[in-house]
Amino acid sequence: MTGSPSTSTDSGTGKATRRSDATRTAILAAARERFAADGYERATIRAIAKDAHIDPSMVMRYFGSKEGLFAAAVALDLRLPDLTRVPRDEVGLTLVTHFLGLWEENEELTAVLRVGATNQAGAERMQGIFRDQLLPVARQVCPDPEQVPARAALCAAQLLGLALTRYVLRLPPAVALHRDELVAWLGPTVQRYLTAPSP
Amino acid sequence: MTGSPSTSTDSGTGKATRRSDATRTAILAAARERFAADGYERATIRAIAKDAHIDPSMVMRYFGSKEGLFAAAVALDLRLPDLTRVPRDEVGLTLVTHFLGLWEENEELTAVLRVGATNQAGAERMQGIFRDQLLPVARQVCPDPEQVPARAALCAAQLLGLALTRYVLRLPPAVALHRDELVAWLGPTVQRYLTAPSP
DNA sequence: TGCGTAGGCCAACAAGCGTTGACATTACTC
DNA sequence: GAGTAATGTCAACGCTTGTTGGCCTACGCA
Repeated sequence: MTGSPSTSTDSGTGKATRRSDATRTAILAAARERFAADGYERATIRAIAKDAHIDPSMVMRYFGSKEGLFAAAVALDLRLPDLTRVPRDEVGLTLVTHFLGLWEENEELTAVLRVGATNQAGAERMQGIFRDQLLPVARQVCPDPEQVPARAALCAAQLLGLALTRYVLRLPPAVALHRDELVAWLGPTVQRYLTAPSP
Repeated sequence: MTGSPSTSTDSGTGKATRRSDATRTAILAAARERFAADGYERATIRAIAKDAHIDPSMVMRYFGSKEGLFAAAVALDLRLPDLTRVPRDEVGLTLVTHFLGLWEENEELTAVLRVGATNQAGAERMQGIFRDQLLPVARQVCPDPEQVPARAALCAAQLLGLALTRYVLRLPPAVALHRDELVAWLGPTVQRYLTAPSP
């Protein structure tokens, strides 16, 4: 509990590097992979530890519990673009393109979706992401502020549905579709949900 | 293994009723509920048995294993309408309405979606439902037969995404939307995915 | 009335889980 | 070079899981 425990600051960069940082990130990487592949219950601490080539007890020491590990493994930042700087009739295409990139750049989103489907904490995590990240962006383009939550939810349904069928359930035709086809199909849908007058 | 083991046929209806049929259906009902609420791993045989007021070993005797129980519990029939008898510009509304009814009439769909998100067998079950039930219906209305799988997959993405956000993740705005609002928003989307010229 | 058998319960099993604490080892400071 | 704290290993705990086999009970037919 000392202030500066034992960081070996390599003078020059000024960045403190501990030996444990390597294992820490190894554990997190293994955890993300396992959570994405197996969901919360079947992603065991023992398996994650084996993937990271360390002892299961280290996971506990670093992250306290399995829940703590999950929380640390998926600190999801969607990095959504600023829609005020996007031509108004291109927000749909922009969002779909961005989301497809997110899903394919790593497995974090697959992990949080798989876990969110069966685990209460995971579902709350997704609710938080929706509320803190998607809602504000929707507010930038929706005409009527009162309709923002509903319109954002419609977008979430469409985008998460794509992710579900393509990356989780792996329905063959959903996997086979090319990225530009998906953008061309879903872009107008998202555009309509966000900006069109309510039906 | 005898031909007619011990069925007490109540003469008149001609229907054979065993005493065990009651428990059998009780187990299946409890299983559906648990699978829908907890997913595959956390829905334990012990909990299901307790809900059905019988011993866990009875579940094994009746269904062989946990996988067998799941297979028996969700024998999913979407009862999709015959789209050839529906006005061509109303297939979207019809499908969305029908799906919403399915999701809210019992928990079978929630169960199969929750399980499909984390369990390989569950995912294959969903692939089978898509292939055997949704694809043929899409074939009835799609202009180009070659595009049927892709268009059906887009519909599945939209409809399953709605179910995911509304019944599994329970995003508050998705839960708050009324059925007729959902139909009005998603109907045109599904209609476009099925019948509009490809973008 | 007696008997076979289907229906049900109980106790236990092996395996796997998250988690814990004691012990060994490495690296860094003085 | 000694001492201390960080890093890692080992073995075990208590618990839950799916699954099994033996035993009891009560119905339905003769």
